[in-house]
Amino acid sequence: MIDADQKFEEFLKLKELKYTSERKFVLKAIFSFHKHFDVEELFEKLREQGNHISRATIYRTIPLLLQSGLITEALHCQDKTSYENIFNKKHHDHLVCINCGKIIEFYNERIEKLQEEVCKQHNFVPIEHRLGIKGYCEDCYKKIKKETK
Amino acid sequence: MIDADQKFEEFLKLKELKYTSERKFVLKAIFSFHKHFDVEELFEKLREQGNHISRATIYRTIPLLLQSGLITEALHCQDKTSYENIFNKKHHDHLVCINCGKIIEFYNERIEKLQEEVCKQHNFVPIEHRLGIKGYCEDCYKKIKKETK
DNA sequence: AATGATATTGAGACTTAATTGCAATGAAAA
DNA sequence: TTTTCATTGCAATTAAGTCTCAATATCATT
Ligand SMILES: [Mn+2]
Ligand SMILES: [Mn+2]
Ligand SMILES: [Zn+2]
Ligand SMILES: [Zn+2]
Repeated sequence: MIDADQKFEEFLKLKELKYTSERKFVLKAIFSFHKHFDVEELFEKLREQGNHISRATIYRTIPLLLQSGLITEALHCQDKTSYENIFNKKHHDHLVCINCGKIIEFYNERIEKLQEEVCKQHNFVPIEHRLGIKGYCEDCYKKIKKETK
Repeated sequence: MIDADQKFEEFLKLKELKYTSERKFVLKAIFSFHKHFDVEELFEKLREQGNHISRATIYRTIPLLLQSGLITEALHCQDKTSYENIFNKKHHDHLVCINCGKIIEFYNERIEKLQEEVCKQHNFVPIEHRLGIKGYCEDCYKKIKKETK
């Protein structure tokens, strides 16, 4: 929490936008998640915290948080778009279990370097990337193997 | 075209589903695209080819084509979901220009191997993955550099 | 502290991708 | 052919996300 606030405020100042209490509350709510979240979950969290912020405001705040680098879009699971707080977090990619929904985060330096190489080969200037691997987590794979026996 | 038809027919037979003329036309239309396409484009292509297939049928056919491995979901660009014909095509990942929308396909054996390694380390059984790198293509980067001078 | 320019808000209407119910139709096994 | 059941088109429906607009809040300036 500490200075994500500050980072957001500076970002808004640069853009000549105002740091309203609604935006503060949205940021606070985001930092109380310890996993990916979607707009609906954020809306409910805000209500739990006693702040009734309209969906419209949430939808309008999200692009600002994305631009300021405080959150990132996570893998489109099913229908809804979900997000992830990345303030002061190291970049990582995801393994997603298609059976139970579990998400395992990983970081592989060599994959990252190879991506840079690929970009250079194509004279492409990367801004961001996303690597998502879907499959079965250990537990789910065991279960499924048993069932099909 | 040649035996994607056959593959689809076999898939449908296995599932005890029928190979209707509508499904044939949808498959044919998909094979006349040489790039990613979305449902609306598919609908229009079908009309061009003289086949009026309802959107509902298209939406119902797509999951079957996905399951049978004939197409795959491409990166969510903006709002609409788009798809890509992958019959008899080698797996590849994408560089997407956030300025002009150009898509560059690439394949990097070492990245693929490293992904497998990551999965093993987590006892994760991969089914599919997607790696998308967003950034600026050569042309767009040049343009933007000029403008900001 | 008061002013004023302008950004922001909430509510609900609106847009649009995707899904669904249903009666009519079609495929294909028997 | 007959019979069974999957499939189709249409229109109604759902739901994520956007937009409009009048009322309000922020903040630089006085
Ligand atoms: Mn990565
Ligand atoms: Mn790959
Ligand atoms: Zn699992
Ligand atoms: Zn470009």
